[in-house]
Amino acid sequence: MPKKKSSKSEKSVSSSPPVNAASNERRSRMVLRAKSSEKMKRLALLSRESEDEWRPKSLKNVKTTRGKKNVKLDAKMPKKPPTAFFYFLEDFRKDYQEHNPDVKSMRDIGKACGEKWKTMTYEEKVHYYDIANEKRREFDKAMAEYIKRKESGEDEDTEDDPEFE
DNA sequence: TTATTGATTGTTGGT
DNA sequence: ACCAACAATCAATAA
Repeated sequence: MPKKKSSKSEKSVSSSPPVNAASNERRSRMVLRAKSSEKMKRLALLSRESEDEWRPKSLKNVKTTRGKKNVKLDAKMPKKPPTAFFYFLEDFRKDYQEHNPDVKSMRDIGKACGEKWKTMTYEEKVHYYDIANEKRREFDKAMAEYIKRKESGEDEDTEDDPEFE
């Protein structure tokens, strides 16, 4: 529980965060790790079936896949996990709505959030980064299982379509 | 009524 | 090395 960072640690967050050697090293470690093993696995996967990865980006409209639950083929396909910023947004949004109940759209919140995000120190961000990293691992695991299942036989449960109004 | 857009940064795959 | 596109969310708007 690091506290009181009188000097420095104010900015210098993006390029070189000289907050603490330990923190800095930790960050480098996890980043490296992600680029070392995790990425490698992903690459191996890509070699085989990159197209079968997450939803095709060329799906003309990305939102179409989101709003509608069509495309039952990839219904179980794990989507990209939210980044640290998104997790921060989740928390920030609550607080923001309390202070600004008048604001309703996420756009305004996103602006305010982004601004604050840049002001946040690495230590505060590392918390969200950690969550994002863990989430990514889960995503990776889900992806492996998804592929395995797909290669296995891809069972299709006849799901009813309760789309009645 | 339904789908899409708009705004934020991070992550990641592709070229 | 750099680029592009997608990840959530909700209100508002277009068709």
